[in-house]
Amino acid sequence: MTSMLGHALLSLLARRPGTGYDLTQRMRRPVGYFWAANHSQIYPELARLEEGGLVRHRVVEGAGPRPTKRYTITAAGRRALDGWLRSPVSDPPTRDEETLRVWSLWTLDPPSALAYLRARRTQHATRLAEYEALQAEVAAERGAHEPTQPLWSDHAALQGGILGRRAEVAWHDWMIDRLGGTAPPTRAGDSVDPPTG
Amino acid sequence: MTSMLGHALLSLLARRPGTGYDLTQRMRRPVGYFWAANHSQIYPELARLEEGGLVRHRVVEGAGPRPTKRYTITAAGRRALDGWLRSPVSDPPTRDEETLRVWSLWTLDPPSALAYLRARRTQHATRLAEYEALQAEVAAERGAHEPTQPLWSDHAALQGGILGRRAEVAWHDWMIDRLGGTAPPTRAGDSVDPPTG
DNA sequence: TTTAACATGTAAGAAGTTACATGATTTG
DNA sequence: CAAATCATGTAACTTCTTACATGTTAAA
Repeated sequence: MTSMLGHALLSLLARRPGTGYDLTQRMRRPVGYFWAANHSQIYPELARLEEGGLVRHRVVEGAGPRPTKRYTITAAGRRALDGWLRSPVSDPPTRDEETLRVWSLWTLDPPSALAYLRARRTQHATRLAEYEALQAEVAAERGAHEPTQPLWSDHAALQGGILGRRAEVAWHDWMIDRLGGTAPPTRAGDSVDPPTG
Repeated sequence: MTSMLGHALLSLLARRPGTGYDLTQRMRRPVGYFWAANHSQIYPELARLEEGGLVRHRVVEGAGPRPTKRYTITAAGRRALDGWLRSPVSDPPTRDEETLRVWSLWTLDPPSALAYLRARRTQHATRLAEYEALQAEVAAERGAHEPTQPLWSDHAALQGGILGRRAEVAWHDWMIDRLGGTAPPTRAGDSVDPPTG
């Protein structure tokens, strides 16, 4: 009954309480790396969660100009989160624009296809470098190796991002290679800029 | 102006014409691996594409019971597809349920988390084996190595699926390992396993 | 004094899901 | 005779995006 966004918000609140504004920021980064949402979606969803008794709010005098609502997860909210994690994952209702484009790439002349792939490759390598920098910080902290600490999940999610982006870079290199291009100027993990200098 | 689904349909029709029903089947497999859509979405979208002059239909006597519409891509449709492929990719409006769950996994007791990860690992390995079997077929065909043939794109898209699933399996193994679990039983086709023994 | 950060909402529309609705031909 | 395949649509609803709307406090 609870939407995916609802679960994301419950997960956020299980870590610590926060205002709608605060949750919006936390949805941008780090959650936005794997589940994006705008404030215009978040405020109504919080109201729905509260209607269902999964969260609760208290009005506090915060930094803002008007009465600010500080949301907390309830016991029922924790149960809902737990039930969701124990429910089977519906195998992937995938929507991957990148693969769709590759699947259409035969219609382009090879030099254009090559230019496209090189540009994408750079974007993936850049994001990979970002994840790796974050991971270095997280791995150094206490709690990153304790499975019941939030930081363990940060660490694990980041690792997924890293392995995923490495796979993207390797895939693009594979395609570039088969289109007869020369190797791109950078290596996986480097912070990447186009050679245009 | 054209939606992502519209582009998927144009891409499908650039390969060969087809009825709405036929396009629905082709959207299930192979396109459904990276862009899912139902017939209830496809029929109205075809009408919109036709309104925009990107596709055209002729009524034909087919196998079905009623007048069947056979859609063809127009020159304008090919230009739209081309323009889309040349336009920048808006970096990822990601929505990845799997990572969201991992990011919440710290709330579960470790044995439950382990059970969850092992189940998911198996699903990824199964899908990987499926892709690898398809890839073996595709790679053997003429055209798979010719960049302007549709089969080149089939081959490339499948390679992305394979590398992506291998990354998923490796990620899950990484997490299972860090939760102190033993390695799951491996099967032929997994192709990702750490050296056995 | 202007901009950024804090703070919360609504509205219109696009995109996607699930269910409803119909009906002929072929295969088991 | 039943089920699968072929074949095309609509309706209701959820989810998500983009834009509109308002207003304070602190820093540059």
